[in-house]
Parts: sequence; C-alpha cells; structure tokens
Amino acid sequence: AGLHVGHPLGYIATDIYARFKRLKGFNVLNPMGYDSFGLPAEQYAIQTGTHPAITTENNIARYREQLDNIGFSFDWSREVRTSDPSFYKWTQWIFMQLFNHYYDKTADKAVKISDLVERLKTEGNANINAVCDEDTPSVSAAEWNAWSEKEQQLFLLKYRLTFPEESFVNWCAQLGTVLSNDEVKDGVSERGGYPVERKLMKQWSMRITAYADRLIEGLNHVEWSESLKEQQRNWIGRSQGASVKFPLAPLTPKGGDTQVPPLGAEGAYIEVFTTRVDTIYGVTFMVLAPEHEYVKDLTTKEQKEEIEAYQSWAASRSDVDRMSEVKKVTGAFTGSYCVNPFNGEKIPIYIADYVLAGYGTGAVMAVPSGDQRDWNFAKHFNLPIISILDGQKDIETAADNTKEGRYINSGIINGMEYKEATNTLISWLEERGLGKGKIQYRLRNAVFSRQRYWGEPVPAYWKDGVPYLIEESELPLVLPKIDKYLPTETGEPPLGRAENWKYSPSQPPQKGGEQNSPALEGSGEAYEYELSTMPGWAGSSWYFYRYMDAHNDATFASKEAVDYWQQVDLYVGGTEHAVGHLLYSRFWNLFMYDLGLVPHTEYAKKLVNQGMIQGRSLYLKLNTGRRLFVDVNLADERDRLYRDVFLQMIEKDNRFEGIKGDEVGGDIDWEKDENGKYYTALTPEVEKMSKRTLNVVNPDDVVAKYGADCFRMYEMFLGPLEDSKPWSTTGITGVQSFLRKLWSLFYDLNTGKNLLTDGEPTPEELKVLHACIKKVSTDIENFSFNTAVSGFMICVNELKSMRCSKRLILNELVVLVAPFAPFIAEELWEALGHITSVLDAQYPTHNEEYLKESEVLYPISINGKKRGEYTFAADASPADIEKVVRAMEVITKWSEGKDIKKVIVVPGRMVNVVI
RNA sequence: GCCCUGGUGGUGAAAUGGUAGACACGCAGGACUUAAAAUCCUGUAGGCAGCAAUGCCUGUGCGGGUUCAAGUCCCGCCCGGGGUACCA
Repeated sequence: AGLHVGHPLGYIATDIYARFKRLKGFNVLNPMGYDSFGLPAEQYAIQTGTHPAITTENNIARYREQLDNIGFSFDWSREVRTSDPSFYKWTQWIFMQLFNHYYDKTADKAVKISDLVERLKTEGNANINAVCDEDTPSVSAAEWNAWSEKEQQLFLLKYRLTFPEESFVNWCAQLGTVLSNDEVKDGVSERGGYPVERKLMKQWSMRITAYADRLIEGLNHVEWSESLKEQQRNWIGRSQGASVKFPLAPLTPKGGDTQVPPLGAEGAYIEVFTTRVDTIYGVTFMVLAPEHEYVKDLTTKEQKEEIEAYQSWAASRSDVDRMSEVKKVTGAFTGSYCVNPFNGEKIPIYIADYVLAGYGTGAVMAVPSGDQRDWNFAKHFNLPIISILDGQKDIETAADNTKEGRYINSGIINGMEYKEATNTLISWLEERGLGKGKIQYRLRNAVFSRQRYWGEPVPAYWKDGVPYLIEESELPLVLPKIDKYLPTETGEPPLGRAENWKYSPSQPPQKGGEQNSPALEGSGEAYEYELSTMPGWAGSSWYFYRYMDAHNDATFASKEAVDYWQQVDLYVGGTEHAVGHLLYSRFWNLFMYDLGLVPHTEYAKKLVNQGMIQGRSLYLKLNTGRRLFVDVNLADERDRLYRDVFLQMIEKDNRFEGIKGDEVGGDIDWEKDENGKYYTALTPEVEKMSKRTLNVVNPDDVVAKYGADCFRMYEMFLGPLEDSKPWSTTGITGVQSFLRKLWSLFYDLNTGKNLLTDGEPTPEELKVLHACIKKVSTDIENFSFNTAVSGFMICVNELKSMRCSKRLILNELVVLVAPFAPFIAEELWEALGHITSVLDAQYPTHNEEYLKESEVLYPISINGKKRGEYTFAADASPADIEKVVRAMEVITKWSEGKDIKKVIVVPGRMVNVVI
C-alpha cells in the first residue's frame, strides 16, 4: 500500500543532518535501500501466484515515487536490495565464513576451523579452549585421526559458528513455516490464526552466545540511548554465580516406576545455578520447575496425587497468568529430600511454577532469609528461615538480600565478608567436584533457518548426513524457480519443489539470473541442497557495508571503501529492533572484525530511536455492540459520518453486509444536524497506522496540499524526534505561514515585486541572523529539529518586522533553511542571483561578536585591582545597576584574598560569584 | 515484580541549576472588506489588588531534602508509555 506519514520521519531527520553536514563541507554518504526478503511478499505469492520478486519490484517502485516526492538527497547510485542476487551473494559469503570459523576463547576471537583441524590432528581437543556444544566429548589426536570423514565433520559441527542442530520450533503447517514466539498468539499463528505445534526440526543455528561478553562490553563504546543498551544487556542476561550439586538423599520409598539410573543411586544429585552461593548455609528447601525431568521419580507415593495435580494446573497457566499473579504462593512437596553438600542438612524438595524449566538448570536452592520469593514460599509452607549475615534486618517480617556484614550460622565462612566467602565456597566446591564458578547467560543461539521460499538460499548441500559448503567461486546460489510457494506434500520447505535442486561438484551452478542447477545428465554425483532459506535478519546484518561499495563484484566492499567510510556515524531507527536486528548485526560485525574485514568492533557509532507517528482511527459503534473501523477520510472534521457517505461506503465494503443502515431505527443511531442531514458520531482512537484500522495518511496527499518543504518541516516541528505522537495537521498552518513569510522577504506577496536590497546589515539585523545560525546549528547537532524550526520562525518574524530584505542577510538565511526546505531554498537561492545550486553553498558560522547583549561595560574592581568586566543588559535600569554596584562592594570586601573568576548577576536574584 | 522512559497552559511543546510556558496551534478582540476567505495587529498559566500603567501572590504529578537559586540534582511515593524473564 505504500508508505504512510510515519515512515519518512526518520528519513527526514537524517536527510536534514546529511544536507547540513554536506553544506559544512563533509563528504556525506546518505544511502537508501530495501530489506526486500520476507514473509509478506511470500504470502502474497502463495495467494496470487505472483512471483515475490515481481511484488517486491512493484512495491519498491511505489516507495521510490513517494520518497522522491519528499525531496530526499539519497545517493541512489548506491541503492541495495537484500533480495538481489548481487547483494545476497555476499550474505551467503558471510554465512560461509561463519561456517568456516569457530570461537577460540583463549584468542577471544573467531579462528579458522582449519586451524582447529590441525590442532586436533596433533593434540586432540584437551587444550582447546573454545565455545562449543555442551555435550562435546574429549578426543585425543589418535582418536581424531582414526575417525572417518563423516565422524570428523560431525564433530566439527560442535565448534562451527553456524551449524545445523535439532531444535524445537513453532511449526505452522498451514503457513508452511516456523514462527517466532512473537508470531504465535494463544497457540495459533498471529497471521491467519492457524494452529501451531511444537516440532523437532533440523535448523541452522548461529553461535551468537560466543560473542555474549563482547556484545555487552561493546555497548560501552557507542552513543546509543541508555534504555536501548539496557534492553540489550538484559536480553543477553549475563549473571555471574556458581553451579552447585546437591546430592539426593536416599529415596524412601520410590514413587514412580520408571528408571532414571542416577536417581537414588550413589552420586545422584540435583544441580542448581545461583548468583548468591554465599547464602548456601541459609538454604532450607529446594524448588524444581514443575516440568523438571526428575520430578516424576522424586515424587513419593503419598505425594503423587498432589504433585500431579499441581503439574497439570501449572501446565494450564499461560505466561500472562503467571505474571499477573506474582504474589500468590503456590507449590507442592515431592516427599523427597536432598542434602546440602556443605553441612549435610536434609533439604525438602518442592516444585513451584515460579521456577522456570528453561533457565539455568530448572532448579533453585531456596534461601528464604535472602530472597523475597523464597521467603514468601517458606512462610506459606511453614519452612524454617535461617539468618546467615549479622548485617541482616529482621527476617521475621521480610527477606533481606544484603551482602553487607559477616556471615553467621555458616560453617566454613563464619566471620567472613561477601567476597572472601564466595571465593572460599567456590574453591571448596571445585576441589570436591561438587560445583564451580559459572557465568550464566540468558541469550540463546539464534535459529537461522526458515522453511520459506523468499529468502537467501543457504549455500550448502548434504552428503551422507553432513553439510558441506559449495565453492565461494560458485556464489551466488540463486533461488530456483518453483511452481507453488508452499511446502511440499511431504512437509519439506518450498525449495523441495524445485526441479534438479541438487549440487554437482563436477557441474557447478551457473551464475547470474534465476535458474535451477544444471540438469544432471549422465555421470557425476549429485547432492541435495539445503532446502531452508535464511531468516529476514541475514541481509540486514551487514547491509551498511554494501552502501560503501555497492557494485563491487569481487568482495562485499573493497578494503579502500571500508577504510574510507569506516563505520556508520549516524543510524536512525525504531526501538522495535532493539533485541533483534541491532543485536544480530552487532554480532556479525564483531565476527567480520575478527576476520579483519572491517575496522571497528561497533558498526554504528551513534544511534537515535525515532518515535512512532500514530494514526487517529475512527470506530463506528453499532447497536449490536460491534465496533467497525471506518476510513478516516470518509468522516468530516467533527468525526461525523453522514448517511449518504455511509450508503456509498457499504456498497463497496463487505464488512457491512447485513447491516441495516439505510433507515432510522436500524443498526445505527442516526442524528440530524443543523441542516437536517442524518449523521452518526464516530469514536476516535489513537493507534499504530495500519491498513486494518483504516487510519493511514499518505505523505503524497500532505505534499500535494502543502508542499514537500512544509511537510518536512512540519514533521520535525511536531515534537522531539524520539517521541511517539499521533499525526494531526492542526498545526501545519504555522509552518505554512512561516514559509510564506520567508518568501515574502524576497517578494511582495501581492504584486510579486522583488524586494531584495543591497544595503549593509545593521547590528540588529546581524544579531538576529547570527542568533539563528547559532541556534539552528547546535540544534541540528543535538538532533533537536523541532526547536531548530522554532529558531527559523523567530528569525524570520524579526527580519520581517525590521523589513529587512538585504541580500547579505538573506544569502546566509537561505543556506540555513536549505536542509529543511530544499525546494524553496533552491528557488530563493536563484532569486538571490546565484547560478549554482544551494547544495554547493557553504554553511555559515556564527560570530559571537554580533550576539553581545549590551553596550554598557562596567569595570569591576576587586581588591583594588581591575579583575575583569561586568556586562549589563542594554535595558538595565540605573536602579538595577546601582544595586549591582552596591553588591559588588560587598563582594569586594568579602572576597579579599580569594580568586574571583566570574560574577553572575540575575535581576531580582542573588549575585553569584564563581571562585 | 524487575529494567528503561516520561508526567509543564485548552493543544503540540520550550527551558547549560539562574526571570517557567520560547515557538506554534487554538481561542478572544481589533484592522482591511459590502460581506466572507486570506492577510495583518493585539491579548491569552491561575489568583488577588488597581480606572490604568502596573504591583503582589501561587503555580512544572505528590511529599520531603540539597542549594543564594530546583521543571532540572538527591530520597520516598503516585500515575502513564515501552520492554521483559517470577532468571535463582
């Protein structure tokens, strides 16, 4: 449907900034491109059979028209499209690099997998300190060398930065794709409302967790909003603590009849993760998640009924339920016990849904004296609460999570303070193999497969159950043609429909243009390509580098180009990308940095989150209680819908089928206006602009009515860029009349006569101009565009009241306005007699001399010596001056021997002396 | 619950710790006009006093505090928006 007025907000801001910097003499790269893979075009293809590439092409043409209408200074020669093979060639290339590297913790960077292979050959993996799968076994050089090719390759997958693995996904059979948690609402897909099931699938995964620490650390070096950085930190969720094994007390009697060997046997244990191992002597019970795998075997006969009832109740509760009932304590006793390894205390084991199966080990050691949730639980189930710190408050009324004080009732750490105690306990655990210091992250590896058509093909094929990459020289691996954009009958992704979608080492795929792989005539081996495609975030994770060298066919961007442009100085986008795109792209950037491909650990120096422009939608409330959105353009300015308009509308709109609106007394209450015409009052609501709510405002319409300059300035004038605000044109006349006033400095609006004069500017005129230069420049640098617009208004109003049409003044003013209102600036620039474009002008700098407030300077004598000058406002009254002079006498007396740097006097206030 | 944000006129909003409400909308009054539109001018936080110029008082969600001086900084609350994971 095209862009709405909310979309250009950020583009206008960056365009103003780009033009401003260009006028200041910088070489500015202000690009635009399209992240053009994705589900909408694919859904449309499924419905209509139109190839997504065609839909994409049409939409881009539409966007381009709208963008051109607003006067952006984008460098279109650098335009990128993520769905273009010449672009995704490099997305695939980066994927291959990820496959060919692993994360070496000692070097703290990505290292070639071939280096790993060399080491495995000679020393096995005993000394390899790398990020890898949890279940990676140790292997000696001899074992490695004895392995088959397949065994070796499967082993290497445990290290590669991208690798296939079996994982649970939200599978929606009707959409034929995997959905994110976000796309699933109440067990059905958000789009279409189809059922969603948990299904185990082989998915490509990205080992982003390898970069968790560096992703956190890097946040300290970028100018991003605190809230955004905080969101990323929380998403990565680093917590430092320890894992502790609690041996199980002998089971008496055993409840379940399944056999999980470790349970009840010698050495069986429950492992927990804790950030407060120092409180371990305060542990009085253990809580497992209801879904914990041990629960069944831990439950005694007597408790079986209660536990099972609790488990099924917990399973029925949604996350929303769990969160809204934070204060209600629930749980059940399993009947079993474990043992505190430090003091041998017998600890009862409970289950409760405040412990989540998906985080840590799904088990918590409960310390009611130090944790409020544990405390509530202990009170509810009448469990003991032991104080373990002498600094702790009264633990009979509430828990106290302090770390202050010395430990009591705490065995080997009695008398110690926090740090020493923690270290002592961890060493104790590590010596006995009962636990260790551990850092836990919330961040999970990122699933990198989509069972869709409209995405980048993964440049890999399968041979004997092992994935191999195609040759780099064979890139791009172009999407094949398929007959329908749906999964195959056997449940394979859409690419499974492509004919001859196979890799043949002897006959590599042809390059350029959409095609299937060559027909595999006669001889030669052929292997199945990977059938899933890459997710939407693949192309968007590195595209900013492509702008630097958009047409390079030899590399993603030449070294010269990357060295020249370095990094993104200013990145404007919405907060919705906080933990998706903005995290993945930082991850890829760090990886590319490790490979020496890019010069910075962070690719975006400054990031600004623009707010959302919301729409005002209108509801029609029917007498039946139904609420229907009505196109905002059909209502009048008082939000009234007239009956004649309504009757026309319902003919075209099938949502109104069966609704009686053509007579009084039908489903709608009609009222008569002053002229006797029937209308009904609509109810307004503010929300996101969307097709569904029929509240979309097209920038083309605003531009047609007020002009692009006015539209640009008004969007800026609405308020701070970061704020969300509803769209409304009520104030646009203010900007419109500003532009008219600006014009009227050059031409008489009635006669069209040129008013320009050649006189020398007066000090007053210079002051007005230079105040404007100063204000507007600093406002742009601070991204305060709304106040910059105010600055223009003040300036023009003052020049107008001075009747100043002097070329020397207006010349500068036009350049100042040019970033905001490029069209009118160009015309006025020409009116001033310039033959070049205003784009080639130089941005003026202000001169403080012209901004001085006063004419009267009073020397101030301190300790008998002249120490400086004091400036009075020009309109200061003699009485005020006298007051100050008297004050200065007092100061002089008081300041003997002190070094006075500055004296500030505010009328009606105290005198401020800076020493 | 936790994290991040924000709370200022009728409205959108301004204010490096220094005369709160710039600028704009809206509204009211006036000028021009046969009239209207357009345009221009004046006024516009609240209260009290005054014929008036003007003067005084109160005001930035609530309660405290720091400071010569607080919308701004600190502490404790209340409410809105965004995020989230009851994360041990």
